[in-house]
Amino acid sequence: MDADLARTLTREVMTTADTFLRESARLFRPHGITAAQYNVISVLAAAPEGLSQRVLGDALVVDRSNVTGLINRLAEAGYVARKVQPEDRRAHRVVLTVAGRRLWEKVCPHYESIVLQVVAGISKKRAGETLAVLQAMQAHATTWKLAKK
Amino acid sequence: MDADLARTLTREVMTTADTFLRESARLFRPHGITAAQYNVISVLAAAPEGLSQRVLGDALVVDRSNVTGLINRLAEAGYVARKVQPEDRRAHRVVLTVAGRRLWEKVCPHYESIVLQVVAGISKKRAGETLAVLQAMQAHATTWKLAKK
DNA sequence: TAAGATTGAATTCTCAATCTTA
DNA sequence: TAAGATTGAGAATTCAATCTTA
Repeated sequence: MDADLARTLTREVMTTADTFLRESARLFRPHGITAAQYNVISVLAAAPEGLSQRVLGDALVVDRSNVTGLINRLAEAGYVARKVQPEDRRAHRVVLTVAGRRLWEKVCPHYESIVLQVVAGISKKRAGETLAVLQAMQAHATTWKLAKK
Repeated sequence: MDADLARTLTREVMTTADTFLRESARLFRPHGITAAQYNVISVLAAAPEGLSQRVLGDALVVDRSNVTGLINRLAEAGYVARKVQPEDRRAHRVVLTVAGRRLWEKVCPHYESIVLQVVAGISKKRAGETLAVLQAMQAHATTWKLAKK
């Protein structure tokens, strides 16, 4: 692939993610949460027994130190809670509160709906091919090396 | 397309962009700049006559208020400068300084190299198809509507 | 009135250093 | 020593409000 197409492809991946995030904020704002916060709630909704902040951070692809503040604000809003683990008192288990689950049940269908609208008209085959391309890019992104020069 | 595939596709676009941004920071850090700052420098490098902050903001897909701080830090580092426009004294023209261009000439080849490494093994045809999918997603992302409920 | 830019407050994010527990 | 979590500083981001010039 030539350098021009390569640049265009990587840039387009980033602007697409940016555009989607920016627009999805329109959905979340009326509910008083940000996209990052919805992300946390949505991951926790699939883990009724709760998750450690370490695991949560990995699932979200954010820095470990970042999870602390995110959870702080969500806990302050009453959507999540930290439970102490008797078996390992270093690790906090983060769980969704009743209010958090209620919020998720309200927002999730709307989110699903706009996700479907965004991919409208893209065939299953095309989607699969695109997925493969994206996964290849991710694999390469973590292993690039600087030229010796 | 089913909802599962739709969710996976949108999520993968976002994690790919995130991974790429995160890894590219490894390249920029030794030079004392961030990915956002390199982005500005790279856009300015292609516009020798300079750009208004408005146009710059649009090219970068960032908020207008954001450009101010970004330019402030780059100006403080000596890589860009604001020129007053006699014909419209509201608009500042932002130009790359000599030091800014020198930095760009040093970093750009490395950046090009890792972009090529990231897309290694992806055929021209696949890249084109992926581009089309991403552009469709962007077009739809700005026009979604909430269901009437 | 409108457009370009700026400011201030709040959130998010990364990094490095630190604290507590294992 | 190592692992989970936290803290503080700096950078980036968004929004709403403001300032200046057109």
